[in-house]
Amino acid sequence: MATKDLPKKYNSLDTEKKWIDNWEKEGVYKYDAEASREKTYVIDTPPPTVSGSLHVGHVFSYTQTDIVARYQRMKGKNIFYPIGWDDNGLPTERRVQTLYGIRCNPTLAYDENFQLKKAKDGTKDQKEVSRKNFLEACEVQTGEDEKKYEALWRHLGLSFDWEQQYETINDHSRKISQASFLDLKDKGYVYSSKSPTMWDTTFQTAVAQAEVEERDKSGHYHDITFKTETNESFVISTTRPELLAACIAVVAHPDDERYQHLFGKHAITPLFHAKVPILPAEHADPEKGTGILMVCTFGDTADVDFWKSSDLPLKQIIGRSGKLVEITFGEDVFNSEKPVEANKVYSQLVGLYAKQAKKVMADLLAESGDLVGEPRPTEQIAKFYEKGDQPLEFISTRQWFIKILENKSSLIEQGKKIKWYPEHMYKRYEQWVEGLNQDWCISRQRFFGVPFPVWYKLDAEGEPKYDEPIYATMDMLPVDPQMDTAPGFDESQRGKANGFMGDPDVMDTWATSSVSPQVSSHWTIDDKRHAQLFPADLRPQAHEIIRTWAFYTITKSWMHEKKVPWHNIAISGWVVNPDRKKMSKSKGNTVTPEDLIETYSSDALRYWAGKAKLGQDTIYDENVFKIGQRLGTKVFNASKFVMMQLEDEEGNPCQATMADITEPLDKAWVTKINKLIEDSTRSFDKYEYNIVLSNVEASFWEFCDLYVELVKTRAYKQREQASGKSAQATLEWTLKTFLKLFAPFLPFICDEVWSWSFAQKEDQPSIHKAPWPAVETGEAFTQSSTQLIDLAKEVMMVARGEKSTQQKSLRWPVEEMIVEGTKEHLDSFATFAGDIALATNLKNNPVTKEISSKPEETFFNVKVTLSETKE
RNA sequence: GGGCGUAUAGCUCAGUUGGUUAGAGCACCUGCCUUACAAGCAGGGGGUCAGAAGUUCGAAUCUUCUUACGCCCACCA
Repeated sequence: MATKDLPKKYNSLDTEKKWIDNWEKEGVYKYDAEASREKTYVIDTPPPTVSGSLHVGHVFSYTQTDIVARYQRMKGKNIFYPIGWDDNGLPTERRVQTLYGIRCNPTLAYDENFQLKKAKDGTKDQKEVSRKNFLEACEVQTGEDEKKYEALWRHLGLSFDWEQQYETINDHSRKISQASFLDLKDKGYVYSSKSPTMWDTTFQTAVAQAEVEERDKSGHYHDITFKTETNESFVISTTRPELLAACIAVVAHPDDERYQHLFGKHAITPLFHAKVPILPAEHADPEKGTGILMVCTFGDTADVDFWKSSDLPLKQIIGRSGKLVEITFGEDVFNSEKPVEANKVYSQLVGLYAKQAKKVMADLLAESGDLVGEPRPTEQIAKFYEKGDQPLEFISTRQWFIKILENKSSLIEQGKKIKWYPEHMYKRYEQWVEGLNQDWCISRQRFFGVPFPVWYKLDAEGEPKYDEPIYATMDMLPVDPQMDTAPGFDESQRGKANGFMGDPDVMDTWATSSVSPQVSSHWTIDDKRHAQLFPADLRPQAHEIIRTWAFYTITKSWMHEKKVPWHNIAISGWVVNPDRKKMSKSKGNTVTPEDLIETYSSDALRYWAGKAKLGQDTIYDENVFKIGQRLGTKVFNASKFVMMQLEDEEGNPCQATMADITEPLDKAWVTKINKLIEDSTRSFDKYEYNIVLSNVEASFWEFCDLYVELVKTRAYKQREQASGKSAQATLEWTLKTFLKLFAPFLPFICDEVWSWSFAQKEDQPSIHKAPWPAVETGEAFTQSSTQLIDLAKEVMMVARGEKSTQQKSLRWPVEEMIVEGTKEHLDSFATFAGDIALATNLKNNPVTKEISSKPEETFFNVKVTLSETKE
């Protein structure tokens, strides 16, 4: 394309649209299944959670990965860069519940005529629908969201191979997840057990240690008088008086002098009159409260641990919904000296939520005189499910677990085999694994997830025989035990005595996410593909999910194949507010990524992401978008200008080649850019793309403001001579090199400029498939000293400075130029004196003065005198 | 309480293995229409490198301590 046909102004939106379509049409980012493993670069892309919208934080980290992918592609690698959508799991369920005003009731039958309608905002009414209807609604909603996500990713220029797209809930992902479960079962890493588990009462599901967070919570100490069977009394402090009915023991520290006389005796709980043992226990802290406390099933993990190591009964009074369940004192484990009274008291508590029961209990204790003084406020820390707003309870339920505690040291070893960027992020992994104290609970009592490929036989009473699970076989996957019949049974036997039932639970989302490399590699389905794609080269992810996603993925890869899932892991930082706290979604959503792209361009957003160091948090600052936007415009304008130098009056392209570069200044410039190429490649290989961008950016502005200014006249006016051809060849090569160096960061403007002439010349329609720039190895460029450039810069600065000081335009003529320096300096100067004369508009030949060398001083000195008139 | 990170110009950030006078962009000031670009160009002011001590001929950089902030973890009656 001749420069006269180029648009006057750069329009980023039009350009983006054009290239998004072109890339798709040309299949630029397609993965080649036939390439060898060595030639392939595999990225284990994080599937973003489908929860309505993406924010600037996503743009930030996904772009950083794309920059690496584009670099590797230009290095000649066959890129495997898939994208998945994490639509499986609780976030989707919650969204569907509020958006459509429906709730899943698995006991209902499927309603074929059910019409899905958006609910009015703020409505609390939720219609109950069958499991199948609910799951269909989830799929409709995630399908909508995924379309929006895809549009943004395409607009941002992420170079995914869209043919590799997947959802974590689709049949393929279910199949791999279930295969993973069965493989771990075969290898002995999976077990199910009924034991106290952290339980969220709102979502009514078990949760894993990794999904738990601690929050401050205000509570009250209640001092309650206990009596012993021999009528001695003592006072315990508790923040959970509502659990009094679940009290199984009273404990104090074994060395606590104050309570020695009580050990071995029994206490009688107030109001419920239950006889419980008084025992020594290490976890009782003499400094806290009164030093003696009640153990309930279950107030906290200390209670759980104590209960597990004792033979004491389980008194479960908190139900799955967080309400106090019906129990009868005098029956089963609920012993009482005065059952009638106890039941009378309990009848005022039953059916209440724990929080309500706490108040009622306090009142009852006050009434009976067992409460000492008023409850005292205290700040405590409570465990919460990260997505929940009620504290977790410990409830004894049957769950599936993966054995991680006994494998901690192996898992730490696996972590060490992976290269972490930045390196210190490994510490977080190590510390997390070392601190683990529970096996991984992978079952959830939810619906929109991957079901366990398991059924249970029912006995003559219709009770499930959990110790005799019926597992699906690999060839049956994926299965839904709620819909598919257990092997060896007939569907009519479902739920009947001596029949079967499907395992009602689904897997934790992470149980699927943790096989993301295997989902992509088609593990257990396509051995050839798996061998080509596993282990992956790179896992990009954020640091807060090292304990979940990274850890679980490493765990599963080790359990399945004794391999690491990837060789490198790159941890991105967060986008933070000026107060250095993580940018909240609500704030991020006030300006959507689409708005920002329209205002500043995709390349500008990518520039912002590319300037940030891996692992380092970045303050959200729209100024950086502006700078990126200006860089894009500059690339456009400068490229247009350089192209002009490479054409004759009719717009025919010049034919200068590298062999035409003969002028010393031009050779020095090529040498300088050679060094930039070298440095950039080295930094990129260490995932330090931000350094590359900074260096390339700085060099590019120097190219525009110094080198181009120096040689433009020569290139244009002496186009038929060797000196002109030398400048033209250098300009062309430099521009091409800059475009390639910028291409991973600014893919749109770079491909646009590339298409003007390089695409034809190089026979490569997209710069993103063009080879990464190589150092020019000709002797002319390796022997040249870049000092020439520094000297030229010095002279230009003096001339420009003088004009600026005298408030004259840069075209103002220079009457006289005196250059002082050593012989070496002057010889160097002579090689580009002609360019200087043209660039500074010098009227007379420069006057040179040789001075003898004094090694410890600088003696290159330039003086200019401006003309009196503009002529 | 334990671990990790960060602290450099008013703001956002570079600063490689210690090495001249610590850099860039934005903002600010003074000018300038120059074969593309005023979304540009030229010039300028602005820093006790969080603080203290140490190692060294030499420290923003290495060591120790302190302070502030952020993140992760820890049984939280």
